[in-house]
Amino acid sequence: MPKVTEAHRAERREQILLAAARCFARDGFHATSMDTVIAEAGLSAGAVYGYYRGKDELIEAAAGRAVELLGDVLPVVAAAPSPAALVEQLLGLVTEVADRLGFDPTRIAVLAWGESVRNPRVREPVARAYTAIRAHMAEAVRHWQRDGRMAADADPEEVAKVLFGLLPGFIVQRQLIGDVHPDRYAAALRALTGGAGTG
Amino acid sequence: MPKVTEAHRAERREQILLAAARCFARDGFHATSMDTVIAEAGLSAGAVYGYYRGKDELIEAAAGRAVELLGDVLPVVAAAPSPAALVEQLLGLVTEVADRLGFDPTRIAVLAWGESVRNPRVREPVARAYTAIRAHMAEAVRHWQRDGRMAADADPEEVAKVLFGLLPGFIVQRQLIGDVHPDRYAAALRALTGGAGTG
DNA sequence: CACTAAAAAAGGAACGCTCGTTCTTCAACA
DNA sequence: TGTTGAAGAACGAGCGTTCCTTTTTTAGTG
Repeated sequence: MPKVTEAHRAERREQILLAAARCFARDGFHATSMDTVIAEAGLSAGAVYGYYRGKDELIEAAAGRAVELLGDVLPVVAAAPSPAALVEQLLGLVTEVADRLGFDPTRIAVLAWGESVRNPRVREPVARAYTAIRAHMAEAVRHWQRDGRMAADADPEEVAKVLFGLLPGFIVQRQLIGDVHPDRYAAALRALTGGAGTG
Repeated sequence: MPKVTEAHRAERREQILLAAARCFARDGFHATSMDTVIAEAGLSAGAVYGYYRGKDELIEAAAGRAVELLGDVLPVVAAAPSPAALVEQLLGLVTEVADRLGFDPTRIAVLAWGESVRNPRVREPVARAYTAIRAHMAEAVRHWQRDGRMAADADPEEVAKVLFGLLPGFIVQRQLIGDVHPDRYAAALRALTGGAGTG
């Protein structure tokens, strides 16, 4: 049986997914044709369809990939000494991964939000990932409350929503206007939260 | 000349635009066909194309409409007594207009962000509207600084970016997860900004 | 070690379908 | 009766997908 190794298969899937992600980040989900993805991957139609069922599956995979990068920062989030420090590290990571990946995951995230309006297969994994992040942020808030750095009567879950919301707020302005910077953003947040934050 | 009145023409354009907006908010830009929009408007293809050049123009018009609603709140923004009060009023307005309009403009806003990735004709007006809002927020920040309610060394433009960013942050969570509420969000922000904010 | 055969993967042309758009025809009103 | 808005069938392009062919790889055999 000339079966190709499983590692090779995974590699091919990755190659196709990254090619698709680059195309999506450049042109959007619906303006990129399968021909474009196929050409970007350097393969043929038959090959691509041997690894993915179709365009929808590719969109879902790309959206999932763009979002699961946030999983890397869960430990950072839980251990942040202050809201501004948390946000600063989060935004810093989000802005730097673009080079490491060859495509900008925040672009795909914005596309995924739009796609989520009508496609549950995109929305659900994204919502799950975001909810997980928020849970870790709520944990951080509880730490701050125990340390007396935040009002004890505040609802940690709700504060976490606001903290998490700073991320899409940053991304939208970065993609649409482009005049935001992680450090400045965090500094402004520090001014807003009282300025006495550590780190 | 049975020329129809100019008011009638404007009314027809509005009828078509609202129909398109409803369809877009329901299914997204690309999953709605012109047939759907035409049926929703209760007109014929020829009629619709007599008022709009094509689907792209309809998308741009819907995106512009969804965004220009923010123009109504410019006075509110400039006069807000505190960050939390500003955000509370902003989010309150954004969540209530859905009923008044027959479609949810925040859904179209999310779609417009995604479309902005590749289409400057959508991005530019949205970016302009958002920049205008931010400018008014910066003005509010300067007021707070003059009143001694905010650190004088903070950059008002940067603080305005964070304040504005709370809006897309709220919208994304509302659309994808759905467990956010304007009042609770503002309350959490109050906890984050020190809790001593007025109203 | 060489050759053969089988099996899987990659190639790529072609299909069918949907969608946006146009254009000719019809109706209404002054 | 002429002019204009509306109707709706028809067209053409572009897309995702499939399917048949070609190439490559591997296992078995003399």
